[in-house]
Amino acid sequence: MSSPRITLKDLAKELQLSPSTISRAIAGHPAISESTKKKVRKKAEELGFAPNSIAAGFRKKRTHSIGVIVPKIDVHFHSLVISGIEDLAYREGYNITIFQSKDSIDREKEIAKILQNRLVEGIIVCLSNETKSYTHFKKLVKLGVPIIFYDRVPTDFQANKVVIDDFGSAFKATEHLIEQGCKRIGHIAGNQGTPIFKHRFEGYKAALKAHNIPYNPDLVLETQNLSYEEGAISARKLIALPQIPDGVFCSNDYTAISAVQVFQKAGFKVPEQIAVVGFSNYPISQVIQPNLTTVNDRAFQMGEAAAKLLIRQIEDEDNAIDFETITLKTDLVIRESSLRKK
Amino acid sequence: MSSPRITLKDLAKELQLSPSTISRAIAGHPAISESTKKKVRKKAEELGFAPNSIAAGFRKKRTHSIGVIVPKIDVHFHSLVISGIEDLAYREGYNITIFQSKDSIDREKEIAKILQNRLVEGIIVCLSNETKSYTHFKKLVKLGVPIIFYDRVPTDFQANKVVIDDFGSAFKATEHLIEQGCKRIGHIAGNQGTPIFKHRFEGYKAALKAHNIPYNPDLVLETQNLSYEEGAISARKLIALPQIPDGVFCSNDYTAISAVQVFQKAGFKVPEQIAVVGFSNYPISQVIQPNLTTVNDRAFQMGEAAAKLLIRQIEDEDNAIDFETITLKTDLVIRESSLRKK
DNA sequence: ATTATTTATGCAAACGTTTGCATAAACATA
DNA sequence: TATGTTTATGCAAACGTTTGCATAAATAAT
Repeated sequence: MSSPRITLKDLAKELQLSPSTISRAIAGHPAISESTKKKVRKKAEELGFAPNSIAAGFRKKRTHSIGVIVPKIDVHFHSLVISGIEDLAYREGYNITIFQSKDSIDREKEIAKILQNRLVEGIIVCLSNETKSYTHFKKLVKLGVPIIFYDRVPTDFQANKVVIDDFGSAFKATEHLIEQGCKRIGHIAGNQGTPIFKHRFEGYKAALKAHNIPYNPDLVLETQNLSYEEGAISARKLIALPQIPDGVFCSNDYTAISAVQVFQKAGFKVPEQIAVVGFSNYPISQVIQPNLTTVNDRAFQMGEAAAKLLIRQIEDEDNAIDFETITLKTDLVIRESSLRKK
Repeated sequence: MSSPRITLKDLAKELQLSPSTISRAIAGHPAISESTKKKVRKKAEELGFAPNSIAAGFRKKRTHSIGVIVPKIDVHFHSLVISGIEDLAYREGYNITIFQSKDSIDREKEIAKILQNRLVEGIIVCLSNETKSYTHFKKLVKLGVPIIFYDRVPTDFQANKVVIDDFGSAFKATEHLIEQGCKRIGHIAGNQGTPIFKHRFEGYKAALKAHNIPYNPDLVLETQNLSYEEGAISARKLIALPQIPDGVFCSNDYTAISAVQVFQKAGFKVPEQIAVVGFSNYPISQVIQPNLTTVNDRAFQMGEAAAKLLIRQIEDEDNAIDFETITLKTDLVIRESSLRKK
């Protein structure tokens, strides 16, 4: 039922030409006359010739393929980043091969090993949260495979990185609460072993300091993974304090939303009594009542930037670049959950 | 800085053996003695040899790669399906290359063309909503590339499909509302040009009929793409009717949620006055207040099933299977938005 | 008409594996 | 000792392209 594949040679035989001529004709080489080009294209169409890009890639040592390793595809942030990567890569003639580390260092290592085998010309990675050492990636770098890290990036290791300004974003978010008149601002924090969450915490503290608000550790609650449930637990702790906060900055939208709900159920008005700001601008933030003020972390742009940087490095002949770090702008999306209108 | 790649030949020269022996030693061929195997493996490790799987794939005519075409990666349903595909494919030694059609038939055709070139051994597709003809896929089938369609599948075209029972799911959802005491049940429907949404509508009607509830077209509102905004508009229309419904079945969760919010804002109690059921079990359905009753559409399992089916066809030597359709079970996740207790 | 230049095509090697077949060495059998 | 069998390795071709170089034919310059 499936007819055998047509190759260059078949075409050549059919047209009484050499394979090289066919190859060049199809590639549009200038040394081939228009008349033969036309003939070749016609016959190719007729026989349903599809060039074997594996063979071509093998010969030219190119795959036009880039590898992407994410912790989990179905986390909205990552799927948005992937979307950005795919979009740019597609425009540039690359395709993307995706792997999930499932936040397992072992799986990440396995994947790195698979990726050594010339399948891809470059790699984009968001580290698993178990990753502490980077030898599996260093090996790849040594083989000449460019790597771009995004979001969760290695700290003590020179590399290409695309990140957002977590510190600055948290600073802006906290400052916004201050400007809305908040005096006692709480923080629901992510795992402080993860740099990005630490930076957000630092940004929060810096904003308080800049506005002469004393830092009160009782108002800060660290969570393991910023889950919806942990958000609720933290929120309940906050309203159990002798002096409850009048504003809360949360390190992601899930905890922010569950905090809002806990506050509302306990009879507090959001934002009038407690103003809340989240982080990431998840779709849900526009659906929840009141709509959530949050930091737009530009996931799609992050993917685009990572892909652009990677492709530049792949195609950079003389390999002049050493390492590059791109920090993306974020913006605070002000919605109802924090706005105590003037 | 990047050392040149080590090849089989390099290893062979280094060890005074032939490339074939090296190849077999690494592959664990039984005809090679343990002692040489050990030597080869040691040297390979030492020189950092990474087999060129492109060359191997070229020689063996295998890529162990499967192509996936989705409308948009960042739609949660699709990212979950992809996650299921990746998970199963990874276990079976395949990697996945992802393309977004962006719901554009032209882009879908372009992608199909790219995929002809032996990059992938099989393809998993969710059709763009512009797709009406399937010639671009038929060409691939003729070349012997197995294709599995999921969710949005071709109608008038023999093919492998993985779907859920939209009709039955909608029937169950509507029946549930009836069991909760609803007498006037509305339906916010998806674009009736898309089979899955039509089936859901049919299921809704069938459930009414089965319970001797007259079908009332005034209670059914068709939307273009089941957006949050369209949900709100439809919900407002429903409560503007002379006789408002006491239950609504929505073809997705977004419209269900915005309907709930419109009803609440208008002073109706959910579920007491109007019970609401959605479709898809998006994460948001567990967050919204009241939690949303919805149909779990098993996106992850759909991905797994599609990948499993595809790999079976790829590896099926004698190509005995013609076409196969898998229909996955769904279940109704009953939560607060429809539950008028016991 | 001879030589130089341009234009269009072909030859053959190469990319790094895998694999059927041949073969040499070691061992077992008669 | 001669023959048969097993074990371990090598040879060489093949997979389908691409590409530097050579070459033949056609055209231009002398």
